[in-house]
Amino acid sequence: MSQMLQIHDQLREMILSLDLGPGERLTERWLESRFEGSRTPIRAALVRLEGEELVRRDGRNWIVAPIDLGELEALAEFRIPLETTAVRLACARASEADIAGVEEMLDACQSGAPREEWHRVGTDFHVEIARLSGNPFIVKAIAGAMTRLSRARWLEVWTEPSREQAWREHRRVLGFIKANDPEAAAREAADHIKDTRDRLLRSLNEDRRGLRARGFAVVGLR
Amino acid sequence: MSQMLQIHDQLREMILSLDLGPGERLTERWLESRFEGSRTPIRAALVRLEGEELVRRDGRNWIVAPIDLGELEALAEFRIPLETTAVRLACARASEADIAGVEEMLDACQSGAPREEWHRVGTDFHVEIARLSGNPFIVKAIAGAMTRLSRARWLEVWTEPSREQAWREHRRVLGFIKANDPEAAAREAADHIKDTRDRLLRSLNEDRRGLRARGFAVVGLR
DNA sequence: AATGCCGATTTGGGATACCAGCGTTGTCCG
DNA sequence: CGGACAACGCTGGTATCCCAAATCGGCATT
Repeated sequence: MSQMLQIHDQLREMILSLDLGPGERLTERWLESRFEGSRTPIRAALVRLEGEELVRRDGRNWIVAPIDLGELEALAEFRIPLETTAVRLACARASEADIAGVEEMLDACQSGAPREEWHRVGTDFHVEIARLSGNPFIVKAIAGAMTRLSRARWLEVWTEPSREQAWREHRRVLGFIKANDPEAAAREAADHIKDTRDRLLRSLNEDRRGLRARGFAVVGLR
Repeated sequence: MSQMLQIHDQLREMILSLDLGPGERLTERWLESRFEGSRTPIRAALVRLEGEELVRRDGRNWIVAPIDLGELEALAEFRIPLETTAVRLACARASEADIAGVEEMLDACQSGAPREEWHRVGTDFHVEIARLSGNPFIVKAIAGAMTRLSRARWLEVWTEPSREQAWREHRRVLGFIKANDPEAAAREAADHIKDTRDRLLRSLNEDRRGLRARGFAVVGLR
């Protein structure tokens, strides 16, 4: 694989895992030494990441995209029509095998699993459901939305019960798809998105202090 | 403005206006002489355009993204839930002034207007409506979808009546938003997207021969 | 005539050199 | 002691250079 893609993936991972703080400045020269490559592939990776809105320009400088908690509502508003459409289409189009694949993914994540695993599955579930719709535009839009949500979800204080509830909601959505009940699946998906949004906002609000302490600019959270 | 952005915009324009044929190969060296800049900013522009899917890699080479007419259905499927949501939100949120702005845009495009004008307004209308929703994610998604549609719309053989019908449908959508009737607006928007899709597909099918003659790979059109 | 092999040429990927602009810092003068 | 200004250093932007690999053509062989 080209060096540029390696750098892109590694940098992306560092950003999404909060190894690099939101808003942190990135100099091409620092990245140069960090990844032991020259500026050419690094700049390409940065331009690419800028397209994914994980990196941004601040004047002439590069910074890690800040987390704007104010967009959480808009994000849910965006996801609801798309994901309800996705599950309806999934009912019509997904094969038993496709559905079983998603089911396995959920099964593989048991209560003892590490935090990273829950985080990943919680994201991937939605993308995989979108994939069942067979519509590549829906898939890409959902994947982008989940990427945007990803870092905020790390900030959430996860309690065992809330994790369990999310897991149950995922199960229910998938169950209705399996039972070929598109309207119930759509209702369940919409409710799940709203529930998740509310849980996230509540948690972040309660933990503002903690966030600030960890150096995150809590912008736009009402 | 930086040279890279200039090159990006110019190249983008050349692609969207079909100055550069879909599938055509782009060599960095040709672009270098064409835009009288060095490869560095050109490569940045290409990476950027790759993110917008207007340019693509074919092995190690760069090519102008081919037009995949097979994605027209998926595109409509994607737009319907988003645009119906957009008009519903627009009813709730758009100010009189916002709506008047869109109305002016439609008014400015009279029957004598040049082809380019109709094309642009036909695209921008949907983006502006999305903007009335106040949801930036919806705006970006619709803008991306309309970009993807843009080149196929140049290939369409426009008849006066079909242009008139599209114009009337736009009017109707806007009228229902103005009358604050979200459900009627949503219905109208969905119908309009379907109508447009059908008109486009019918025209392209009838004109396959003409397309091939003009050198376009008519991939995936059933 | 078809085919396959080899080399010249061209391509993109990466590294590096150079430049212009901005900030910062440090100094000098009031 | 403070403020203004100048010099320096760091930044990203651009140009250029080198390299490996892929491509294309011509030639030899079958």
